[in-house]
Amino acid sequence: MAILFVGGVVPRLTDARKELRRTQIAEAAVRCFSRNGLERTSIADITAESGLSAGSIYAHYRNKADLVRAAAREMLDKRSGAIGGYAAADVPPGPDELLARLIAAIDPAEARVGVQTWGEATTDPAVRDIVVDATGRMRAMLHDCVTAWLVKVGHHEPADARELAAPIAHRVMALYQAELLYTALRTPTEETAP
Amino acid sequence: MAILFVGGVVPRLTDARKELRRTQIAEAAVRCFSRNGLERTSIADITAESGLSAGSIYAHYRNKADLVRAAAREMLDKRSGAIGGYAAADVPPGPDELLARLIAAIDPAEARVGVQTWGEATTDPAVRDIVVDATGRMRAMLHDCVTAWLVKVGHHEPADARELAAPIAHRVMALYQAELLYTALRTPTEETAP
DNA sequence: GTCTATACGATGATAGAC
DNA sequence: GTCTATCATCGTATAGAC
Repeated sequence: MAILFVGGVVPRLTDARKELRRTQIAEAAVRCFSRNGLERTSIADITAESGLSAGSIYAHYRNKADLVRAAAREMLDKRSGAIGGYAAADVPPGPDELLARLIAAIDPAEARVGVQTWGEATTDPAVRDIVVDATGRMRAMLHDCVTAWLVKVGHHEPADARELAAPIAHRVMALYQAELLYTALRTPTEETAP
Repeated sequence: MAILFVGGVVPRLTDARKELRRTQIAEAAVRCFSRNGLERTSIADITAESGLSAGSIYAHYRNKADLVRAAAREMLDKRSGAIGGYAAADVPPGPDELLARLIAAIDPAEARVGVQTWGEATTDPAVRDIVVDATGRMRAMLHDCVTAWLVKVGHHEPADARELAAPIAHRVMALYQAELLYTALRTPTEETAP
């Protein structure tokens, strides 16, 4: 009976393994980026960190820029996921609480790579799109959350709430990003042995 | 009589010329950085942009990292200078006006290099110190300005004003930095011909 | 798919003439 | 101080065996 699943399951397993390798490589890359920066990280560094070989990496990513894009996307998406459910809560967090939670969830290593990603976005259009897209989605989530808070706690009309929420969400986002920058700069860069 | 000044003036003129060359190189470098980023800008790019040669550049800067640091410092200092006199005005700008002026003064090209500098600061300790230092001084200026506004317009006691001003200055700074980021990301990267 | 070994290009930095 | 020409190094990406 298991043979019936060969056509369906086995390819999925293969795909799953493939995807697993990709994330394994991407996560190793992120650790390297956090230490040495996007451009100063060589493929050799990533092979050492991941335990894989150069050939294996290029079997999963077309080139280094492709790997950087994947790492950036993975990292930025991780953040958005955390606040996805806030708006649906019975008592949604208000702006101050929202900001406090966001700041508390900041990981120094991720903050460094995040800021590096901003820098890369100024010259690589693909990275730029990724950052703008992720930023936009996160701001939309904050907007939803603040709107829900204004409605459920502040007892505003939904239409009014959406309008009032926009500048508040904007400020929460800005303050969060600034804190991300401060964290990235505050944390001592643990240099690898030269 | 002019000969009497040889020992004093001529060296100063020489030093001035030397410094002029340094800024000439640094400004050309900033233009390159704005287009291609800190790491993707080669010395050859800077020679082409400045009209000088590689040898000349290395006569004024020990290496590329040194040049990056100088460019970063020059750029960050330019910003601080603009708001230096605000606090002394008879009617200092309030937080909103202050932020509006800061945002209005943002130059897209400088914004890009500024954000790139943040990224570089996460891995290069020297650049990190430069950014942290410049950020701290700018925040102090904002603090002075907000304090003066609270005293002269809000009629607070100076001691109270200084304490009240701290979180306000912090927020103005954060909102400004976020706007710097948005400008850097919003502006279409004018690619040089490949 | 994964490895080792390698080719090729790019780039930072220097040497030496002027 | 500035140039031209050059070197040496490093890093990406590929080829081919397993």
